Amino acid sequence: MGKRRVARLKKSFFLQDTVTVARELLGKILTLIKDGKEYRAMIVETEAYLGNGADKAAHFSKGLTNRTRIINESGGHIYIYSIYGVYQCFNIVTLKEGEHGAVLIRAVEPLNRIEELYFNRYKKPFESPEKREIINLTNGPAKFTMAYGLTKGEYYGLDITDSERIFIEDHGIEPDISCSRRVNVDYAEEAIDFPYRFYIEGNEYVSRVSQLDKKNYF
DNA sequence: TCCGAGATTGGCT
DNA sequence: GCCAATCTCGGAT
Repeated sequence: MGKRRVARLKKSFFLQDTVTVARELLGKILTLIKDGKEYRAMIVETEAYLGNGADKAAHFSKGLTNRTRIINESGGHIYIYSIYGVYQCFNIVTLKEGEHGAVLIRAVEPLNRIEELYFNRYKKPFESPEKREIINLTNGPAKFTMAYGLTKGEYYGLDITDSERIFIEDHGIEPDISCSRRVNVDYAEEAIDFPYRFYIEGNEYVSRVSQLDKKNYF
């Protein structure tokens, strides 16, 4: 193996504009330290959400609430919200303190500890798993948080640029990036068509709905 | 194998 | 009442 240049993403990365952060996060390596174990995953699909009324698809476009208050913090803070009672979605705040934006991590490609992710998702042992089950581990925003145990209680409000438990690294990967409309934002009026969803072209962990959406968009 | 419809679920507004 | 999702199941391909 040749020597790789690996650099942890710093605060300045997350202070950039939200669309740039969403694009640049693709191919970066999310690392979690849990119970002394290291979990690594490559980010393969993201969506940008803008604040201050510019983007009606964003939870926080009309201002902040107790749920969304962390959006007001500086880029790099972790925003997790629960939806439909049982699911959680993982976002990273962008821009400097007082400016509002966030990037939703929609899908990742797991790089290690597949067996543990499998148990977290299906609550059954890892015996003769099907290919479909492996892809299904992390190919959606709530699947990803379930597989890695990214709960609101444990991670909400952490700064991903200043945490020993969770951080993102640049391994020099330069993926082939595509964009499309976001999904499930039909209520968002003109923001419905904003091309703020980014994904790695051809990666099998990109959620299926985005591939459908791509056909509609182009 | 793929796709769409329907049920689910509880915090938030 | 709304919702940035997922799962299951049935019918089509």
